[in-house]
Amino acid sequence: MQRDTRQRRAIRRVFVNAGRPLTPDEVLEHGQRIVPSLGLATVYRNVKALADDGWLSQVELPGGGLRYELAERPHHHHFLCRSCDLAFDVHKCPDEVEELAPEGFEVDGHELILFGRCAECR
Amino acid sequence: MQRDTRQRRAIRRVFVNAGRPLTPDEVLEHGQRIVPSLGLATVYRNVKALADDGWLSQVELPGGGLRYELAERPHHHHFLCRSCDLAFDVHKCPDEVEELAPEGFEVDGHELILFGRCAECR
DNA sequence: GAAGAGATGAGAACTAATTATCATTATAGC
DNA sequence: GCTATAATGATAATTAGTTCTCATCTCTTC
Repeated sequence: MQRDTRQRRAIRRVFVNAGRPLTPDEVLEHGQRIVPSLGLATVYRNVKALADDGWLSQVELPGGGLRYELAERPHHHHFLCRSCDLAFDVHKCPDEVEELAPEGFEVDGHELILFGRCAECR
Repeated sequence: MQRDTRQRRAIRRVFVNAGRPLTPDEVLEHGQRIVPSLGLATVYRNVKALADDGWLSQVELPGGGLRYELAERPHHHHFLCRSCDLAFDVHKCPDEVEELAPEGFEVDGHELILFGRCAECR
């Protein structure tokens, strides 16, 4: 059976508090403030398990490396800061984007990414 | 000075003919139909040089690995086929997307990616 | 509180993408 | 055509991200 470890609780808390997509490295860094011994392999294992459980979902943004965010959230998009490289949520969405595809193409999803500098970095 | 080699001409021709973003592997594959001896290192070198010259631009889509496309083209977006993994151009753009950013964020660009199955794969 | 089994942590191993090395080839200018 | 040298191609090396290994630890159950 699956155990409820300090590490896994810490990782879940990190995502709930962050409210934005996190890379495994960011999860490690924030998680170590709760469980200092936390290791990177444990982050990868748990993040993968939580994604398999449907509690997290993968976010692929430019710049390489997967990020993860809480699943089961309302449709939204992302902002990627060119300065600090953090990803943020954008809660608005232009409607009818999926109509833009070329003739004959079948669209089943979309991702909109805004680039710029976040409030902190300006 | 910079030389005009068969390989470089072939690589340029591949991009002009493709009309969509290509990975280095795709460039290699298509380029070898023109210059069979073409090697992967040469593709990387030339693609990088052409991007430095401003003739190509980088496209980062989910799925890892950079793609390149002709620069100096009108604003457009991309469609990524989940089946064959090829990227295609989308020539329409929803206006005013950059207004969607959270308060205090400075937007200087955006990318819209549609996912689904291309005409060929359906 | 003991025992069994899943989870952890440190580092090694792996992977895919990209870049460097270097002997050989081919282009540009004479 | 000849020469100097930039470019090529095969392969090795590097890199960043991720996964594996295994001895040890710690939940859970009894």
